Amino acid sequence: MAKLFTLKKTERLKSRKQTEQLFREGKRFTLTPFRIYYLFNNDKNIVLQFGAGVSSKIFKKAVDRNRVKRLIREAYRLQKISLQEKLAEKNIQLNLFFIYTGNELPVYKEVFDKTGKVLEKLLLIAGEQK
RNA sequence: GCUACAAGCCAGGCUAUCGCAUCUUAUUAAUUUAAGAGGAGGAAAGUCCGGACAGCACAGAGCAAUGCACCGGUGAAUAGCCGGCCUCCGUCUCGCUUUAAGCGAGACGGUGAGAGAGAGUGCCACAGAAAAUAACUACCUCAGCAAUGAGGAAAAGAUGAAAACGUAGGGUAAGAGCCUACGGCCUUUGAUGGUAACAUCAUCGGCGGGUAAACCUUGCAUGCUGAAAUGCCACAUAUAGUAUCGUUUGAGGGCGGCUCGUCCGAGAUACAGGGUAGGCAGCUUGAUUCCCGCAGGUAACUGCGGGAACAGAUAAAUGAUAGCCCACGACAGAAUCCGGCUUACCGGCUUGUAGCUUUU
Repeated sequence: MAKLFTLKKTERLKSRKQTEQLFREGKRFTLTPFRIYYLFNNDKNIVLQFGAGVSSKIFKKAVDRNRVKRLIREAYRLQKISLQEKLAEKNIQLNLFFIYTGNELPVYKEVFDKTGKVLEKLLLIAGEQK
């Protein structure tokens, strides 16, 4: 039985090429502190790949950027399972990128709630896919 | 015990749950699974200096450019560090003259981009007659009844950050280092001491300011690029097209920039278009850091012996949540690696120095 709350290298969006493709061709929506980019594709083995980013213009200190990215990653790690299962069920793949657009350092609880809502929305979108 | 200063060290802790990258050992068809180990800083920051390392270059000359600028040491090296010299400032002590105050000597602390203003050019706010080869007032001579004019003259005057060596005497129409004595400063030469900067003494010549963090002059030094360096492997391809120039009548390129010179030399440039951007090495143990002992040195630092410690990501790990404790947690996140400098910063600990207080 594989562990549920993992977030390994393979589950992260790593390739520069894939990321550029995601920003170029992917769809997006905004949910207050986040802007989400997502793109469905069919040619990978990994079901769900994820990345997170923060603008260095908003957060000038590297410490703060790291903090935000870690919070997003943590919230995502704990809540992504249902989306992952749905995608596996439908046999489709999804690339996903979070960008934090808020101006102030977030609290964990807020990030957790919002990430949950984002994932719910993505679950709906995934449900409509064939 | 408290306060101030200086130097050094530390930079919340523990537990639970979930998680991340690396390495090791097992295990597996398989980075599959399991266990274990260690996993950001004193500044990791600014990128301001200096190196290591790598690639390219490694005939040369001139010019330009940049950097540095008292001396010695240290070190791989520096604009760092240590020690010294000098300038200026402050405090204290002593001596002399003495109303105040001033002068000299010494000690301590600080300060200085500390070569050259006697090569040239420029600049010096305000005030002031005048800010550099100075005549406004006052002074002297001459002309004139006078007003005033011509000339001499830097001794006196308000200003200013700075005013044309100081005092005394001679000298003169009045004056002036114009002359003399003493003193001050700069410079030449010599002697002595010191590795040297420099100091002391003698001596020649001189005394019309400051500014080189203004240009500049002098001396010395200096290849460029910077881990997105660079090497290898894999994958993919287009030795295609158009235009211009060119193959000994030499396109173009290298030699840090320019000029010359020199070497290579058959392709070069532009337009439009296509492919790749994955892995491994570099990559972390090194001029390393800390502790102890011995030795050398005023010190920075060095040598020898012993011990301990040291992350390695690559869309980028080192985390999240909860609870408890306390001094209630600042500045802040490695990206090739070191040595410095600078800047940011809540608090704690240790040592030393000074002052105050308490007790014996």
